[in-house]
Amino acid sequence: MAQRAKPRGKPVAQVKLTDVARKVGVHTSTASRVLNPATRHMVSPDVAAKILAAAEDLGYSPNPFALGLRTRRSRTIGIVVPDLTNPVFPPMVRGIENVLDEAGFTAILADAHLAAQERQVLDRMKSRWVDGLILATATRGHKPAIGDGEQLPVVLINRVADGAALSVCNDDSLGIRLAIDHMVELGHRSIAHIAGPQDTSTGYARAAGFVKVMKQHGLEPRVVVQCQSYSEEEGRTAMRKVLGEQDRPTAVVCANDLLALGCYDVLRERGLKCPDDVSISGFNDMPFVDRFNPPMTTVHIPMFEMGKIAAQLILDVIQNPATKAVSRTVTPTLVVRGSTGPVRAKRKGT
Amino acid sequence: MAQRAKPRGKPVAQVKLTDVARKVGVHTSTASRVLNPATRHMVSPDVAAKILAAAEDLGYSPNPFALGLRTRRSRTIGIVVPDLTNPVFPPMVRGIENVLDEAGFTAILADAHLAAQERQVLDRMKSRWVDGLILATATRGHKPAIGDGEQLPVVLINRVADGAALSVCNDDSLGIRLAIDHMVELGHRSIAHIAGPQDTSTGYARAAGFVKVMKQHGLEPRVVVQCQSYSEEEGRTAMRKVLGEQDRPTAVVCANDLLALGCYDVLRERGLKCPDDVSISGFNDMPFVDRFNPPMTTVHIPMFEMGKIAAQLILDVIQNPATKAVSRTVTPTLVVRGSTGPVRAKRKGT
DNA sequence: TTGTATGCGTTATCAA
DNA sequence: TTGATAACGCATACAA
Repeated sequence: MAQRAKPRGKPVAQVKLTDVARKVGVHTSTASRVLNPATRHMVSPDVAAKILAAAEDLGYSPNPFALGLRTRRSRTIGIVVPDLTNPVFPPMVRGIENVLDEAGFTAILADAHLAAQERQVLDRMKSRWVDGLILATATRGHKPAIGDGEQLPVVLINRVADGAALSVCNDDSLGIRLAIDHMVELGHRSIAHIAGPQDTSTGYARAAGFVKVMKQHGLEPRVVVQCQSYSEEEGRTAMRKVLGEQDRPTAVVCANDLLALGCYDVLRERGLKCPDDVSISGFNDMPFVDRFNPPMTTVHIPMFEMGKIAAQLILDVIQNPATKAVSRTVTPTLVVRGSTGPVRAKRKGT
Repeated sequence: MAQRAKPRGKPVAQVKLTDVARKVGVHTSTASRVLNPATRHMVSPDVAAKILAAAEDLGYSPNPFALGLRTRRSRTIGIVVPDLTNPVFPPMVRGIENVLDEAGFTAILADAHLAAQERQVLDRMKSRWVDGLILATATRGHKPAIGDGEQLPVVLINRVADGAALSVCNDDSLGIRLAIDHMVELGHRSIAHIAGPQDTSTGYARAAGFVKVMKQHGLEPRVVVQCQSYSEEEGRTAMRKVLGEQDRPTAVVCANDLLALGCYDVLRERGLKCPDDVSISGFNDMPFVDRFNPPMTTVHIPMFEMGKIAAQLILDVIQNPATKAVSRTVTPTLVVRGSTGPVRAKRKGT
């Protein structure tokens, strides 16, 4: 995948193509052809070898500006996350960078924590001539604010949009099923769902999955869809509503770990115990959830892996723009920890 | 700070200088002069106004490659962190991006979690012609692997190096003092320190501060310097050593929250209670430490603010390379939570 | 105050 | 298989 000879630590970034050509005694264009793997075959092997050696020796590294100006490509990928301080994203970013680096690409990261910023962020990236975009911010329906007929490769991570787009996300429906099955096994029958923003594919899919699976269990789905964002604050608000219900649920399946954390807060503020009074499950298994009090039972998604896949996808499309839209799905697993437990005997009979 | 007219959402990135010049009926060079604030005064105000209007209208955005090729500057800053999944860093990154964006700069982020990668990462950034570097990875002594006579502006964040470099970091000595004073107030006399890597300025300064402050209190400093990195694993190893001591300490001041988390683990594995048996304090107050079990008492450092300062500094040096090395210091504060408590009566009398 | 000419380092087209 | 040449979009020294 490394598409160019890697210069080592010498005086990088000053020596130019002319220099290596002169050293070998050939014309610049010959050197150019050799240094580009795709055109290397046009040059006789011995000359090529000498040029390669000279390049390595001088520590040649192509000037990215000249390269970009000519080729209109930057070997740069833009990554947009909705909130870098949400621990789910750093592992994804790391996964992305891992494979990008390997291929000689560089990542430009933007944190669009204000929805209004997304358009601006995307414009900025386009003006930087990124070769592609990996978005963790996409909302359902309206395709990533890119469009406009322009053909910038886009891969969605942890999100899918209706339009034809490449994406990598987990099987939300399965994830929710895992959580519900677990609750049911523990004896819970009255289970609520704190749903994420319905304009995100995850929020929507998890809520839909909840309703479906609950019905399959012959249980009545109680859904709270109020959450405007995946945040602890929104989780608190939602949980207060849940606890206000006539027949208070004994278990709450959350669409996200942060939301579940909000539930913890409300339980504590009401003097209720988790899981003794109410069982809570999260979604994502972000770093440190095992450290919380209680350690959180949650649906694990392979964040790092998803990042790697996303990067691989974007690289694929760049290489072959005709690549048809695929949606890679990864499999979530349930991680049982301390926030879920057997249902307690209710005061009011059965 | 915004140094260029900002194009709005129109067809960004295709229209070039020639286009806007032609639309107004002037030569490219005139348009160029107007679009660059520094040379705008050379052009008559009315012509300038028309050009600006045309640029805005067409959604002109300079081609970064052509610009870079000419000016040798990229309006790009490289950020290198040692570990993006350590929650201390995302807030810093966000702070940095905030002010960078404002100034029309873009951040390239690299996670050098393997020390060996640092050199490679830096080479890569240099080959991308970044205008400056913000490093959270610097180690004491050997200046950031940049050097080599090249004059790439560098700002260190959360680190200082011996050489003349710009940096922003917190007052580690004060932070440690806060933690020790707190422990002493709670009645602790036998206090250990789990130190960070001694080749990082934070690890070194905090350990040195620990010894100094303990002496000022007339207490014997017990230091464990074994940690090779700021990780939970290293914290566990260190804590096992601490517990192996003859006269087991009643309090442990850690150089970092992750290290403290390792202590939690060992305490639990030994059946000891925190803070009843041993009080633990961390350092950084990274997101979610208030959620841990027990909620962690730690030294807070203003991560977001530090990021903003670092970005401001790098922008300053870029504008004026003669800027002398300054080291901006921010003030840490102690956040008391549940991992520290009054010393218990010891079994073996006084 | 404005226009002309040149070059930044690279790739691609065309000849040889 | 290799060399010469032009062009990518912009900024600037110089001329007008």
